[in-house]
Amino acid sequence: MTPITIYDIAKEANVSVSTVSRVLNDTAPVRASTREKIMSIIAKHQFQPNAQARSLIKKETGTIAIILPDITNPFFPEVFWGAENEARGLGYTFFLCNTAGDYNRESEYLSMLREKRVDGIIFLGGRINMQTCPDDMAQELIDVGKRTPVVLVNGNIAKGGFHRVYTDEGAGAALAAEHLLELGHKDIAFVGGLKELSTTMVKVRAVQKKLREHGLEIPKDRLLLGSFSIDDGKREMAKLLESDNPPTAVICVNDNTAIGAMKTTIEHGLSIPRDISIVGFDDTPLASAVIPELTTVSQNTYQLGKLAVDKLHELINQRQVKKQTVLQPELIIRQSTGPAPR
Amino acid sequence: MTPITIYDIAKEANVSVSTVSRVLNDTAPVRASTREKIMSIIAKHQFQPNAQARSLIKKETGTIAIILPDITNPFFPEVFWGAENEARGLGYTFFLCNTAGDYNRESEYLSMLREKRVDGIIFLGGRINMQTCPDDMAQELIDVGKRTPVVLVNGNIAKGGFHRVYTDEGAGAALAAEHLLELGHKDIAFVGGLKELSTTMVKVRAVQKKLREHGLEIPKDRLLLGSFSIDDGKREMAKLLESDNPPTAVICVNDNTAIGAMKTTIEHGLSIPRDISIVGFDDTPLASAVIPELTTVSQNTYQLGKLAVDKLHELINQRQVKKQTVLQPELIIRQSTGPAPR
DNA sequence: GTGAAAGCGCTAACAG
DNA sequence: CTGTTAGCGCTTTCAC
Repeated sequence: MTPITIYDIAKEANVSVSTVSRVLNDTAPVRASTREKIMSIIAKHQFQPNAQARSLIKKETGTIAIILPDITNPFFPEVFWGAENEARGLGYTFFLCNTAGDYNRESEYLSMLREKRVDGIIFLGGRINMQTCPDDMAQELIDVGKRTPVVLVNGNIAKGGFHRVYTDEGAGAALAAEHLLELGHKDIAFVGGLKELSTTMVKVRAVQKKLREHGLEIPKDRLLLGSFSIDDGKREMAKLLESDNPPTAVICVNDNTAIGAMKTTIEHGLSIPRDISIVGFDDTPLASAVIPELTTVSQNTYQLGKLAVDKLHELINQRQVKKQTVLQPELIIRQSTGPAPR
Repeated sequence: MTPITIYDIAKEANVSVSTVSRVLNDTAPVRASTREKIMSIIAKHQFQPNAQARSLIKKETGTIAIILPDITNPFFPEVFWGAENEARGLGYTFFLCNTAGDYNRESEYLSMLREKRVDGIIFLGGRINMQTCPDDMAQELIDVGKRTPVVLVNGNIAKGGFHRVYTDEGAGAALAAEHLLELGHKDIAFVGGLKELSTTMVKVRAVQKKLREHGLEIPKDRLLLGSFSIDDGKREMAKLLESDNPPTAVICVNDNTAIGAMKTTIEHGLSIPRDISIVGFDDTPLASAVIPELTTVSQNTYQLGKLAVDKLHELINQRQVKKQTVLQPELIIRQSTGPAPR
């Protein structure tokens, strides 16, 4: 119960604190017998050195943080898992900061993390995904970046000069569009995603571009942005199906919305992919769990987290690192896409 | 870049460090003009006090940890979300420790967290879910508990005297069994879950008990334990369907396995619930996303996390708290269950 | 209202 | 090999 310190150990072993410190950190030779005596006393009291005190001197805390918008969206746990697994091996402990898409919360966390002197920060979603990030929010992150290593995942701050690892989401969306085009689809819709976020618009633009190459486009009434949830997928898809002008294929901003869209489609008595083809994004575990299995763009989510930590680690240790690491997505063709009807 | 301290601020403001400390913590009256001068200097340098140094004195870090087995299983992010949301309001930052079901990793984390002097620990899964937890593992956690407040969620250590919040999983399983019984099912199977874990066996026993009350039972060949993944659900269900003796209803250890089981069932050309009824556990977001929608037992997952933090907070502040908080589960009847065939 | 000084628990020279 | 002695950056008496 009583907080026991290195001094208590030293006294009981009849040595100085520095000797105890030496055995604790193996930082200088200590006579074997002394070492053993000290170790046994440490074990007896279950003594564990106070990391706070050590950090104060060493100017490192062995702690990194990940800021992300929604741990409840299966994409993020997967990233986290890749990051944490790697970080643990490197000796870090992870702060997880869930911002729920609230920019104030991001700011609060940024501030807390500075006070706690984390060794580095991995940032996903939120402001680094905004189409146009307000200057003050951008500046805030840039200021943090001056004092603490930061790695952005799947996002960016214009002119921020940040280190980043990201998936080429545009390329992924183009892959999806191409696949649909090859299947003969001409009436293609896009569903889901906040229109303020670049992760949405990058995909939309890439699809538009690909379609235009074929003399096609997504008309306004087939561009149904919303959010990233299953429910939103249901909602937008319902609008689409009840419109004058339903598509034969839809590209969804992520797997969640795709699954919602599938559900609504089937509930409307349509068959996937016979009547409508649907493609998702992220290849979360759900994609292969639903019926029909979802054709989707794989982001290699685990790697995203792992590589972010690797980069952060190099940064923390002041080593040279490439500013950017780009991951190429891959189209996973499953059962939810097929030839255009008729 | 240069680490700026309270001393730098004091010097620039021509005051002593104690005065700066006072305005930082609002811990004693400071003349308005002095305060303003100090504040402006703080703002100018974007100074943020070093939490490590403060913790050293105050003996609290404003940090709590959650240890859990698999952030990738949708149940846990939900718990985390409830916990984090509550904790943030109370001024804590969260360490997330993913153990991947590895008991060594639990031990490592337990040790790190002690060194980092977290204010409290929330523990899920792993050893607190073992049918019989080896003495050394139990003792390790008990020792941690002597120095750091610990709350166990949905698990226990026999004779550990821990504070706990948990769902009455047995009652939930009984609800599921009862529902199937009322629908006229007599051939009921149980799918998924590690047999070493109490979270599995509590459910199995509750179902057995309920069935016996009706002169029924789950025979050995309809008790297919495995793990908690979608894939395991598929695997076990396949065995069941290909056996001599397929059931008319199956209770799954969680939603993941239920979804896997549904998939396999449908792929075998059977109809749910006409040929087979399936019930899950946890009511994760998936449950209402699949077709047919899954009948499942809701655990009120968010509350589990929230209440754990509340209890931990009380403990940290040395207040009286009930040792146990039990949440009653609820059966959510959707589309995957129906009358027994014939 | 404000300052001086003594630590919090540990590491890191610097002497022996 | 081992002990002494400064701090790390902050809070907190205790005086004034």
